[in-house]
Amino acid sequence: MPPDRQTKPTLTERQAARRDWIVQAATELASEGGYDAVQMREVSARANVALGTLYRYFSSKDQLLVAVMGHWAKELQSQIAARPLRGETAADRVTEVLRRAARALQEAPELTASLVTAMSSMSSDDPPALAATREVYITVTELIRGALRPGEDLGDDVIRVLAMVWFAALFARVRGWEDPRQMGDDLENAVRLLVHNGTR
Amino acid sequence: MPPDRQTKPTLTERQAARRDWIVQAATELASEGGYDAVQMREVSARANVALGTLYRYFSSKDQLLVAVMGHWAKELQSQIAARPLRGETAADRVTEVLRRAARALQEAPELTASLVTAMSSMSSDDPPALAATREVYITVTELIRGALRPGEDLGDDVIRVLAMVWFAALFARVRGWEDPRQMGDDLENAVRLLVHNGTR
DNA sequence: TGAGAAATTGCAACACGTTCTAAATCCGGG
DNA sequence: CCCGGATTTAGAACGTGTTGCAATTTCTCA
Repeated sequence: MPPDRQTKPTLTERQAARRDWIVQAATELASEGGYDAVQMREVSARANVALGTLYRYFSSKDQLLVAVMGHWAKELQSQIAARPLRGETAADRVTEVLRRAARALQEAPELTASLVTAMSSMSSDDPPALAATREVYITVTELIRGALRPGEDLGDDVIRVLAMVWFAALFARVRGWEDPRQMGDDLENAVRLLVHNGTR
Repeated sequence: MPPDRQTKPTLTERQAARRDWIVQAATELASEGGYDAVQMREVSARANVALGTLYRYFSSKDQLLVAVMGHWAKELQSQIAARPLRGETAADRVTEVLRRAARALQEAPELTASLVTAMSSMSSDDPPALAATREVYITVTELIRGALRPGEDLGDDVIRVLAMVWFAALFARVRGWEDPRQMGDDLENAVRLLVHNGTR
């Protein structure tokens, strides 16, 4: 039985440590060489863990990378929330928040690309996969909402479209379809078109 | 040397035939069982072609599926252009065109999913891959432009955002992140927000 | 038509994600 | 402290994309 939620709410200390080593190793490999460099044998070696153990903790390479993404999303969110947004209009502030996120991702391009790839190629029919994508969607949504001041309020439909554009732009960026600048431009573009300067 | 453009503008008749068999076989397998069912050994067997030959014509599985997509995109485009759009406003007609495309894709869900998967996981650094993505982008763009009447004209920025939303919605749909209905709703939503009823 | 080049074939081999197995080790309850 | 079950380990093995290679067939063209 996997040492997961439910069955054993408390992981042994050594188990928690092992899990950390694994996620750490995967993060390093992804940062260094991208998705292809995250090889399960290599992860297990670097984490001082047997291959079988690795698969006990994470049922696939993509699940592993999604766990990495989980860590990362939280960090990104708090990092962005750390400094106040300085835009005057809602549009300015939403643009700003998306730009900051984009910049943070661009500082670890290989890692970002790995996570997007994992997210995109994860088997569509297993529940953890769906949960992970929803979590990312929620994070983006919260990021956008966090850019608004009390009283300003974008419709859910607008936020949804912004999140979709965000995804498409990020995807095109990491797949090499567009250059980094284009990503920023596309986001700004979308905000300009969707967030008529003074909220709505 | 690969029997490609430039080197030999005219493929032997037998070569053209072989290429067709291959694309045909891949299309069938993709339609039947999705991306995973398109196995190179199986494609080569069904096309009566050696594995090596298959790789001479298409340098990877994804390239092969992208070729399939090329065929398909053209067919889709002409199929949509076949019947006139009946909407009154520009927004109505753009929505209509996107809906038709979505419906056509939903009629061959496995094939669609295969092609999207191939497109998404294609190695980012080889030129044919980039060309293929651009072609798809152009097709979507033309589809949208085709929905407009003379005098109506959407800005390039609006069309670009619509194309991005289209991609995100399609992707979410085929990856099982959202159900088919959501895809239609998202597209309609975006059009409503971006194409203020009477053009601009 | 015949010779050399190119294409095709059949098959072995490799890489990496994933699964499986038997032995060694760890952990919590008596 | 010791036992029995769970966990971990090392490593073999499998599937599928991809590559390599020698033998054969097809094509080109003089």
